[in-house]
Amino acid sequence: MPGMDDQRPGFALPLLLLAAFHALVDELHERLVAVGHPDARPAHGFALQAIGPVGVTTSELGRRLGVTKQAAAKTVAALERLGYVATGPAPADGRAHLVRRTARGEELLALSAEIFAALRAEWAARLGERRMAQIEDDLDRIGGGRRLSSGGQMPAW
Amino acid sequence: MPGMDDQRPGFALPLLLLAAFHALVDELHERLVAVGHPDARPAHGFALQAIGPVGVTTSELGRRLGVTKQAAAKTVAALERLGYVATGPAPADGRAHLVRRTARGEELLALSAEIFAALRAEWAARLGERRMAQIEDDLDRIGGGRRLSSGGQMPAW
DNA sequence: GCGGTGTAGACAACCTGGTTGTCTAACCCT
DNA sequence: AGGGTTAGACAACCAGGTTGTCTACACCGC
Repeated sequence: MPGMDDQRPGFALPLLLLAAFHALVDELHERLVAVGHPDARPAHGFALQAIGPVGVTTSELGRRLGVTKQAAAKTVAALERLGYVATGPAPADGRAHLVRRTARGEELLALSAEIFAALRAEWAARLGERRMAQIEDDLDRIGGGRRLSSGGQMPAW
Repeated sequence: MPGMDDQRPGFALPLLLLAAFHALVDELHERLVAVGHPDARPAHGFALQAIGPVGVTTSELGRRLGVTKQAAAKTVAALERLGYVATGPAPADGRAHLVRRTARGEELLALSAEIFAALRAEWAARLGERRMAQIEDDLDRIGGGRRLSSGGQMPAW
């Protein structure tokens, strides 16, 4: 990046992490478009994953993703509009709605998993499986135990 | 993350990258608050860095950050409101405004660099300097040559 | 069986960091 | 002088979050 080439070491790391994340996610979505999911967004895959095979309520989804239930509700609304989930009444709780993945939702998730696995394999081929695994280990130790969202006044990223 | 513990390998990597990035940035801002910069936001540091010691125009800043000039203009407006940059006429171009860092802007940048360096050192202490450097190398090879923003229809992160 | 507390969800307003699209003014080149 | 390109302003919009308020139902103790 021009204007940043005199970076002190510490400054580079966040940029590298973000760039790698972006590289991964951009590539995922390019490939998803090609297999018939042009409207899938990054948040969708993670949400579908968090919904799980049995389904969840909106509040529980929010808890799993580490965001407010309102934010989760927006995501669910978007997923429902796109046909990735369907909602119905929750058994034994008159307040709750159960959010479940549709067949198309399952498909998106399977495709995403496939593509992510392929991308990881491509990286591993370039870096070596050992280093790849090491990176994952190290990142886990470092950023471990965090939720996706940082709560409070943090920005969208 | 509950509900995600049956992740296929590929799915974990983006999450790990994002979590590590977040860990870094959240910690940076916690510490910045403590040294008198409560309103600094993640984008500010990166923008100040991209502005460079001589100053840039808004359009050029946008180009450097890989975002539209309108987005850059918003960032500049925020930075100016917070006293981190000042704008003046550009020599030899009647259309352009030159955006320059103020003393406070320089201070924020210096503090950020210091804190990032400290955080990197903390990680390096836990992982070993060799592995730390390896991660940076590998990430560079992997996400290399990317801009911060992905353009198009990508989300905020 | 009732009352109080807690939780699910809806609704509204707002924020941040982006995006298009349109427009003016200035620059630059022929 | 005129035509294309560029800098910047302004407006509308979007995604993904936040807070805060409100209703309806659940659950627990008495």
